[in-house]
Amino acid sequence: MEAKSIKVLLADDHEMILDGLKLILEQQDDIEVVGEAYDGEEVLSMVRRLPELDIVILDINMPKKDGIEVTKEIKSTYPEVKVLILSMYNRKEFVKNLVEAGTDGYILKNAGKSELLRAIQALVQGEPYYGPEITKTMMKTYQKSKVFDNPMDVNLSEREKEVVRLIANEASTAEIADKLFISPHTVDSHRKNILSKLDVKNTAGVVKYALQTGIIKGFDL
Amino acid sequence: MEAKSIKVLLADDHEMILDGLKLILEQQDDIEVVGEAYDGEEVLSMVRRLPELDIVILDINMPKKDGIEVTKEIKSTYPEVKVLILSMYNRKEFVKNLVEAGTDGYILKNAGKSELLRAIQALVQGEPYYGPEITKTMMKTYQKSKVFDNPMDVNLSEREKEVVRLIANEASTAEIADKLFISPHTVDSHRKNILSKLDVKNTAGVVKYALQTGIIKGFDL
DNA sequence: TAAAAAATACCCAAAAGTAGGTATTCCATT
DNA sequence: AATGGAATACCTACTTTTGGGTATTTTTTA
Repeated sequence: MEAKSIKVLLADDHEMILDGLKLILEQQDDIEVVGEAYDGEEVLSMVRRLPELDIVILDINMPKKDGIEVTKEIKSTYPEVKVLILSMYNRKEFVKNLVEAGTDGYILKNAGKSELLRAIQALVQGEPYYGPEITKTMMKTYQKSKVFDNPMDVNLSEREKEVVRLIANEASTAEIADKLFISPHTVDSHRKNILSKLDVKNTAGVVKYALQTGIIKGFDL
Repeated sequence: MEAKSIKVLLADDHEMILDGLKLILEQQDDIEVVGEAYDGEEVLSMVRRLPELDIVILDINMPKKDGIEVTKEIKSTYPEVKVLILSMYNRKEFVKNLVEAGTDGYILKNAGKSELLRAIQALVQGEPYYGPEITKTMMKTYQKSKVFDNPMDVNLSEREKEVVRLIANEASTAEIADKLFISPHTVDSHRKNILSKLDVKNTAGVVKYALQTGIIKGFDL
C-alpha cells in the first residue's frame, strides 16, 4: 500500500508542456501535482507556501529567475526538497552549474515518460538521477579537463553577460560602447575575456552560447 | 452522439512532449491518436499508410525533414489532411513560410491545452486557426512590408544553409571554403547573400537565425 | 527552350573583430 | 592591509567580415 503520494511542483513557462507533464504525472496514482509555476520567482514563493513538498520539476530557461538560481535558493533553504531539472539542451556548462547548484536530477525533454517516472522514483528514494546523455556529457568533460589544473569557470560577470546580449543582438563594438557609456577599448577587452572564458573562437560561438544558455531569449521578432 | 472520432497523427522529436500531447488528446473522447512520429520522413510515410487521417500535428524543428517541407508534401498529395503546426518560436519568416506551405493552423507551445483543443476543433470544421501571438506577428509584418514592393523571400538555398551551419559552428570564411571545396570569394558571396536575405547585420544575426529556425541544432557539446 | 535562380569567382575598400600585451581604479573578501 | 577579481582603457598588429560592384556557368523552373 502507498504510505503517501509524492507531492510534485511543476515549473515551465510553456503552458502546453506544463499541461502535458501534469497529465503524465497525474496518471500515476502515487504522484500528486500540488502546484504549477510559470517563472522562477513563482516557483520560490510556492515552495515557501507548500509544506511536505517532495519534488520540484524545473525547466532551466524560465523568466525572472532561471533554473540554476532557483535551485540554489531552494537548496539553501529547503535542502530536503528534491530538484529535478528538465531541459531541452545538454550543454556542459549547464550540467556543471546545475550540479554545483545542488540539483538532484537532470533529464532532457526528449527523454520519454518512462525516464521521467524513473527519475522521480530515484529522487524520492534519495538517489540522484541523471539521464544517459547527461552522464555522457559529464564523462566527456571530466576526461578532457584534468579537473585539477583548469578550474575553468564559465561564469561570466554581469557586465560580460550584458556585452554578450548586445553582441547577440547584432551590435558592433562601437555600438556596444555607446550603449554602455564606456570606451570601445573596454568593450574589446570584454570581448576578449568572453571569448576565452567561453572557449569559443568568434562571435558565432558567443551567440550560440547566449542562445543555448538562455542569456538571451529565443524570442524577439 | 459523436459520428466518428477525429484521427490525429502526432510528430515531435521530443518524446516527452509527444507523450504529454498524447495524453491531452486521448483525454478527449472525440479525438483518437492514430500515430506518432519522431522525424519528418516518418511523418510522411505514416500519412501515406493512414487512411481517414484528419489532422497532423507537427513540430517545426524535426530531424530529416522540417515542418515546412513536410507540410508542403502532405498538402500536395493529401490536401484534405489538416496540418497544425506546434512551435516553440514565433519568427516572422516561419509564419510566412508555413502559411505559404499550406498550414491550416499554427500555435505556440506556450499556448495552453485549451487552445490546442480549440485549434483542432477549428481545423476539423475546415477553418484555419492561428494563435493570438501568431496573428500579431502577421499583422506587424503586413504593416511594415507594403506587400507589393518587396517580395523578400527568406528562403535560403541548400548551399546557403550549409554555409550558415558552418558559420554557426565558428568556421571562418577560409575554413568554410576549404570544407566546401570552393573559393573563399564564393563563400564571401554566399555570406553577403545570406545577410541580405535574412535581413541581419552581421554574423551574430546569422547565428541567431540558425538556432532559432533549427537550421542548426541546439545540441553539440 | 527561354528565363530565372543558384552557385561559382573575382575586384576594391572600409569596417569590425581577434590576439597579444599593459595598466589603473574600484570593490570585495581574506 | 592585502590579494584578487572585475571593470575600465589603451597600444600594436593582423585577420576577418562587410559592402559595393561585376561576371560566368550550371541548374531549375516556367
